[in-house]
Amino acid sequence: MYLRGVKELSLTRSEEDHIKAIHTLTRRDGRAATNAISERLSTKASSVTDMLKKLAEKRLLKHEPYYGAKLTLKGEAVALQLVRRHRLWETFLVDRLGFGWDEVHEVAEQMEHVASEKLVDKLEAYLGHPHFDPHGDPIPDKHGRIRQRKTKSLDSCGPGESVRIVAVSETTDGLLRLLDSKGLRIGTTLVVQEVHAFDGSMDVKPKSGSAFSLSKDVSDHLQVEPS
Amino acid sequence: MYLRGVKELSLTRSEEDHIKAIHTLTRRDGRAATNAISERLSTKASSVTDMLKKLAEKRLLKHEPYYGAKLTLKGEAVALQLVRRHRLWETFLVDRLGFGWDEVHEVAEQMEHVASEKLVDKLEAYLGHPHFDPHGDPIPDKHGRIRQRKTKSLDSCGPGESVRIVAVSETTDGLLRLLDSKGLRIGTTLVVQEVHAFDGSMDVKPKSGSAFSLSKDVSDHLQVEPS
DNA sequence: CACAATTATTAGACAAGGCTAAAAATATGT
DNA sequence: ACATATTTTTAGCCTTGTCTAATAATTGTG
Ligand SMILES: [Mn+2]
Ligand SMILES: [Mn+2]
Ligand SMILES: [Mn+2]
Ligand SMILES: [Mn+2]
Repeated sequence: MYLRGVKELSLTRSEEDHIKAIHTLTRRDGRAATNAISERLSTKASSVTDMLKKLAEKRLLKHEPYYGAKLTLKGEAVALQLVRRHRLWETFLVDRLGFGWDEVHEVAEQMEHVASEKLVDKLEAYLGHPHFDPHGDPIPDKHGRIRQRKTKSLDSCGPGESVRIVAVSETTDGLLRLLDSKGLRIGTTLVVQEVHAFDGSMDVKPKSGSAFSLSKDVSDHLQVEPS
Repeated sequence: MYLRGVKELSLTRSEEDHIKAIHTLTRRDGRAATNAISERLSTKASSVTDMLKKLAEKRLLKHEPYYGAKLTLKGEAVALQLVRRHRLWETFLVDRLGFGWDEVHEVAEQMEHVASEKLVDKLEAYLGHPHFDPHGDPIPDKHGRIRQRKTKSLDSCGPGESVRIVAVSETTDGLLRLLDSKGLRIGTTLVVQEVHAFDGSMDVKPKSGSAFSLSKDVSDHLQVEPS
């Protein structure tokens, strides 16, 4: 996935947010439904339809009315650029400015729209070319390439398994603060003790510390690797 | 000058740019003429008039038709906040990311609109609470207070005077690159050798190095302190 | 001090990006 | 398969920020 032909493009904040939403939804659900986009952007479905028409005109996506939108290569490149900027700024905010990982999303949502290729590249170098953001999400490189990992969600693990937390999906502030309160972060190693069939809750024990319980809602959103 | 009562305010980028332009022009010229504002923002005078009416409604300025605009205390507070953000980001770009001082204005012009008080305060702390930006301009503190200095412009100096460059006014890229090419920067110490009445040009000698000539256009824009 | 030049405002238009309400297309359940 | 529910689009309206052209006010000059 190369990002050529994107440099000269000038998009508004709203256009960029639509493209990013379509990208994210397509990754998650396999498609980007009009309602899903509008919900993500806190707008109405009719506004999204208008925007889809405009972005289709600009060849950033294909819009089959009633059948959803699909980014073109050019649109995908724009989306990856935005994801790159968002995650680099999040990394800056947490690693350098000392923000909590639950406090950075809204600010990064604004900073990702600052348009300057030089800025992004220098920021990346300043941060030491990180491959993952504070939530464990991969940071696309200058060419849009993403380091892939094979992870599974914690709730698919069984008793006895020893795993390391590598990412949090659905990074809502509430979930992140809950993890904070239990001392869980990226890199934490856990051993699964027991899984309760009744509610899907899971007892886990961190390497150092005593065991505690996690609801299925939580274990569902923790991505882990064997360790 | 306190910045209270500004936190809850939400302004668009265009509104903010108008307020900052009025602030800067008032400082420089004693007043903010409609045409001067429009030139600064690359818009038409009629657009500025519309905006002045709107900002007057919001109590950010007083607009006496045909007699110009004057920021209220609230407007002044917003302006100082913007100047603060602009100069802090410029400092970050130069000191941390390694940008040249002639490359940062455009990017800072975008970053100044990222709204987060926490971000600005943490950025300031991260940078070590700087009092001046890369061009020698003072950075307002959290409360809008500016460290005042008594400087004069280089072209008001006479033969024999030894001075230190503390700021560059009118920081256009061209001037900054010219200064770079002559090895002049903030902190450079110069001794005035001779002033030529014919064209106002001035021969100066840096502490280490041989003498050279500066046009009046240049010496005019260098702010210096005795040294 | 009159009148020409300059500066600023008003009037009317338009594009972008939102909205609500109504209509159309697709999906679902019996 | 058909009626109903859901999803999406269309139609029409509004606000913001911009423009051009026309008008009004102020300033500078002889
Ligand atoms: Mn955003
Ligand atoms: Mn993230
Ligand atoms: Mn700006
Ligand atoms: Mn500056």
